[in-house]
Parts: sequence; structure tokens; C-alpha cells
Amino acid sequence: MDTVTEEQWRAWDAFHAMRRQLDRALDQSLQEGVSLSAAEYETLIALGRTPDRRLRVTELARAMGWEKSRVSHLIGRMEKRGLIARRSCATDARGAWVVATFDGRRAALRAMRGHNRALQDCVFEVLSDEETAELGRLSSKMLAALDRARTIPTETGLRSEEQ
Amino acid sequence: MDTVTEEQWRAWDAFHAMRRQLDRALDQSLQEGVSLSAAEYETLIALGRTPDRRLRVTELARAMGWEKSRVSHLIGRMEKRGLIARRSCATDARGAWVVATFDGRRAALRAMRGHNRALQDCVFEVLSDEETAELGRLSSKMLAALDRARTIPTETGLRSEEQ
DNA sequence: AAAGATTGACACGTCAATCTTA
DNA sequence: TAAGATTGACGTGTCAATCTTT
Repeated sequence: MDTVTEEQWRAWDAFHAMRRQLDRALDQSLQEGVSLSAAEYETLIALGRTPDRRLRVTELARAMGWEKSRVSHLIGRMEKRGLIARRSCATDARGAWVVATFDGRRAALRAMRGHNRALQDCVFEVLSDEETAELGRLSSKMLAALDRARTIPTETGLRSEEQ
Repeated sequence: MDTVTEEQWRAWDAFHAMRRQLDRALDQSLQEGVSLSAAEYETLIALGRTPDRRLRVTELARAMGWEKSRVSHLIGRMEKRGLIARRSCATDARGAWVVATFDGRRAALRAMRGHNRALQDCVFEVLSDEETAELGRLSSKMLAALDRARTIPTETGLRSEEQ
């Protein structure tokens, strides 16, 4: 049964449009002070969350579900901007530690204010606690299905040339 | 009160992760046959929905909430790939009509199968009808708040240099 | 001048190839 | 060889400047 109902389309359209607008708003919220991209912001936050304030490129990539090369390019640009620095790794000369600079930490802190306020304005103040919880629950449910589809790659994956 | 609760963070994290994975899955679903980017797919679908199968660049941009220049670049690439064509406009020599070519329509049709199946697998079969409706409702609610914030740009917008 | 649209410079992500150390 | 990471080419989006027609 491949038919999608009217109601399903309506829900999907709203969801789709909301995602677009929310991304816009959140990106904008990171433009105060030293303007950061969403990727830069998440990187700095990830570094801040870590016990010794440093991560290997690969760890960073795994933590965010990004490609290593993406992180490498990103880190390169951020280093040039003075937001992070690379420190050579004592135990493994192949890799390097990524650490936030003072300026990087400061930019992240400043950005966090705007970002949290945007989250508050666009999500948490708009939805009741129950609705927020429900959104989380639905997201988790979809996430589980998506992970399942990714590990058992027949779901939406390659489907050969039948008509 | 700017405090975000544990439950809110949990919900947000799930939502955020889900969005990332869903985007991945949907992008992948457009890679069958002539592989299309999400933007290309949406463009072709938008053209197909229109009464006379053609749209001005500006209309296209407005319909999707994209920048005119983005559409212009996109259209340029799609024209080079033979997916769409520009037709000069009789009543207004400044602009041009964008129409899908036969190959473009065929590619969109093929992509639509994969896309709808992915939607089915990742969303509509995962959520019950009630849950889908609820997702739509929550999305609409957020969307309304986002539009309000965009038209009355004080919500998350420029907030001057107070500490 | 304003509207329709394009262009070029630049920022970002992906993919495949590469380099270095383990 | 494999793992950590970088690099270059390329596709894509943004912003500001520009061109043409109204």
C-alpha cells in the first residue's frame, strides 16, 4: 500500500516547512557577536562538553555524525579564524588534538545565549511541556526506524531496476 | 526565565538527531535512476504541480522560500543537465519561464517513487495516523511562531550589545 | 527607481585520492 | 595493510553587485 493520504501530506508539508524556517532562525541566532555557522557552533560546544576540553578529529566526526574530511576542512577554517587550535598528540603521531582557543570559547558562549533564546522563543515557549515531550517521543521513534533502516540497508536503499 | 530543563534538552536532542538522519535518508532516496538533489527534486515537483507546467524564477523562489540567486544557479545547472529549459516570456521581456524537459519529468517521476517509499518507511509506517497528525499539528504551531518572529523581527533578531 | 533575473566571489560539504604513522 | 588525517576537485548556497526591462 503505497498511497499517502491527504492528512499525511498535510502533516508532512507542515513538518517540512517548519524545518526550513527553524533552520533559518537558528542559523540567524548564531550571527550575533563573532558569527558562527551551525557546524562551528556545534564543534565548539562538543569540545566544551568533553572532560579535558579536547577531541581527536575522528572523535569529533563520530560524535556529530559527520565525515572526517568535513571536520578536517571545518577545523582548518576555524583554525585560520583563531577559533580552535591543533595540538600534536603524544601517544599517536598520526593524529592531533583539537582544542578551542580563548576566542573560540568566548564566541561559543556568546553564541549560546542567542541560540538558547531562539530555542526558547521558537520551540520551548511555543510548545507546552507535554507537547515538547511528545515531539521528543515522536522524534525518537522515527530515529529508531531510521537507524534500523541504515543498519539493515534494504528499507529505502537500493531497489533495483524493476520497471 | 531562560532555563532549559533536562526534559526539554532530551526532546531537542532527539529532534535534532532525527532531522539529520531523516535528511540523509531522504537525500539517499533521490539517488535512484538519474540522481537528483533535494533542491532539484522539489523544483521539478513544483513545476509539475502548476496548472500550465511552468513558473517564473521569482515564483519558484517564493514557493520554496529560497533566494532568487539560488534558484538562478540551480536552474542554470539543471538546464545544463537537460532537466529543465528556459522559455522567453512574451508579456515581460525581463523574465523567463522555467519548464521541465521530458527527461526532467521522467527523472522526477522515478525519484518520486523512491522518495515516497522512503517517506512511507521512515515516517508514515513508523508513526500512527494520530501521531502523524500530532506531528503536523506541532509543526504548524512552531511554524506560526517562526513566521511571527520573522515578520516582527524582535523575537530572536538583532539584540544589541548589552553585556 | 524598481522588478526580474543573472553573475562572481566566496563559504561549505562530499567524494576519491593521498600522505603519514601504527 | 589499516587507521588518522589532509587535500583537491567539484557541486551547491549566500551575499553583494550588476544588467535589463518596466
